Amino acid sequence: MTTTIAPQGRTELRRPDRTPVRVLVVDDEAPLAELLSMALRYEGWEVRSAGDGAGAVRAARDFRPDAVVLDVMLPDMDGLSVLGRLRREYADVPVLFLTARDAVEDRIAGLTAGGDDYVTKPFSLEEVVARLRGLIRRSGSAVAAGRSESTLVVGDLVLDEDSHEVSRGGQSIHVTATEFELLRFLMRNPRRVLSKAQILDRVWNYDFGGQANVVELYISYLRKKIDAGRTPMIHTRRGAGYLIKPGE
Amino acid sequence: MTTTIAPQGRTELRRPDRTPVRVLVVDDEAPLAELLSMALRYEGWEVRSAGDGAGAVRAARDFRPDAVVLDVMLPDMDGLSVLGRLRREYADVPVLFLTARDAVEDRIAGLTAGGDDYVTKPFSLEEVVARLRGLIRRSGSAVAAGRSESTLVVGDLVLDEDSHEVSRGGQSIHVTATEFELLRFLMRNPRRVLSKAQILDRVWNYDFGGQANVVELYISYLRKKIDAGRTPMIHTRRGAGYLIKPGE
DNA sequence: CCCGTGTCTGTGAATTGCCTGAGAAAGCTG
DNA sequence: CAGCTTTCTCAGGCAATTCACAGACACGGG
Repeated sequence: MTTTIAPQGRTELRRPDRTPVRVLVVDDEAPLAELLSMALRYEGWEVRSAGDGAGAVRAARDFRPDAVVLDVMLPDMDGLSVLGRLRREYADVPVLFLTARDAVEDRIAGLTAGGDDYVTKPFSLEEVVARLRGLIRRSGSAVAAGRSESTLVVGDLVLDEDSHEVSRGGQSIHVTATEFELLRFLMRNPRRVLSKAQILDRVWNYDFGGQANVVELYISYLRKKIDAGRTPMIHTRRGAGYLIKPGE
Repeated sequence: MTTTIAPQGRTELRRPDRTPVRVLVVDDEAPLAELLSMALRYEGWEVRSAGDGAGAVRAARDFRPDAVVLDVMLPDMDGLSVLGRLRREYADVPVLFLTARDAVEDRIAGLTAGGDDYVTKPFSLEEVVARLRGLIRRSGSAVAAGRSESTLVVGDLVLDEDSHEVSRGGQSIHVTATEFELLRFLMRNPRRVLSKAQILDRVWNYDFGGQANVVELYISYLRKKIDAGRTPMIHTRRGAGYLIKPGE
């Protein structure tokens, strides 16, 4: 039997005429840096990566990134020193920190005051991409991180990536964090079948080791909230995956 | 092992003016690599193959493929290391992973996140070709893998490979996963007789051991769905096979 | 016009894939 | 720390799908 899984797609095209957004990834865990780079390239961004603080500073110098993804735990110097050096010569670049969940929240909190942001490890790729997009959009250094709006619209369904608000037909709907990310991923790929594996890859944390049927479960949750009563927008393609599209 | 065989024409002449799409196949099971290579050449692509990771990296260097088909289980290094090396010197090449069905959960996690894709063994050739086509189309490195749209059209029959939707004369038609693949194969070869053996080879998994009359059965299913009432588009050539063409 | 081979299709059984309720565990909030 | 929310596992149940089988049918050569 053939498992049919949909090809993967991106929502928007890739600003073919503009110089691409440049992102520097700084993390000493190679596989993680690799994973991030792949995901960010897929967003149409140009990516360079460095494995330590010294390398980061060097790379920043000639790469001149529009944003930096920075692990706060690095072998040679800690993230804060790296940040200091980056800022010294390159004041405005927005930074997305990667930090362990239990790590000193306060220090990070202070840092993000400047308009930077952070995500805790383990993260989901959707999360990182979304935050980065927000940072770049707000920094304005590169005019667009692929889209100018922070709102996704499919039919009468609206999702605001900034406020995390969802509404259908004007009526506000409460969704949990996971539901939100799943819905965002679906809405960024409207009318495109997304396989359970793809969804798992993007929406769940990279170290998630659970059952693939969480996806089914959350689809079920979303349907109860989004499609309840109304014309269904979330559709199952048996043997292939799920897709969202406006009701007729 | 590195085999090079000249690209081979077929169906419509693919991009006669352009340099052909180049695909690198990496698999240590020789018969499988052979099967794949043949199928891909048949698509009009230029194929090279390698049997291990080292060979893959070497081949990539001078062959500069537009896409790579990569078995995640290789004798010398695992697929991830190969991927790493390929990416290091050749960042944007899209990769289609081949993986055992049950290995999906752990090893593949994260791989498809970057826009790559995968199929599980045993696969159908139709599946592999379709995925590869999608990857190449989206990567944009080679502008066209034969077509720019994700939609196949024959007469008033339309099949969308992204949404997995089929419609005739504007009326939407539900098809199952197998029906979808069969129809896709027919529509990709309009007005051309396809033998039952060919269909079995392309649409069913390569290890399918069943009765050859499943093809007849599924043709029958498709006819009920797409030809019902209307001018028939699926025709039988007794003793030869089937073909699809627009009604008069 | 008849027969044989090749094709079509109804029936039904086994399998697979999906949905969802119940509840355990972990996280948050006040 | 108690109570509420959220995430996730597990397992039962249902429905769609796949496929084998076998008899009916149709085409075309003689």
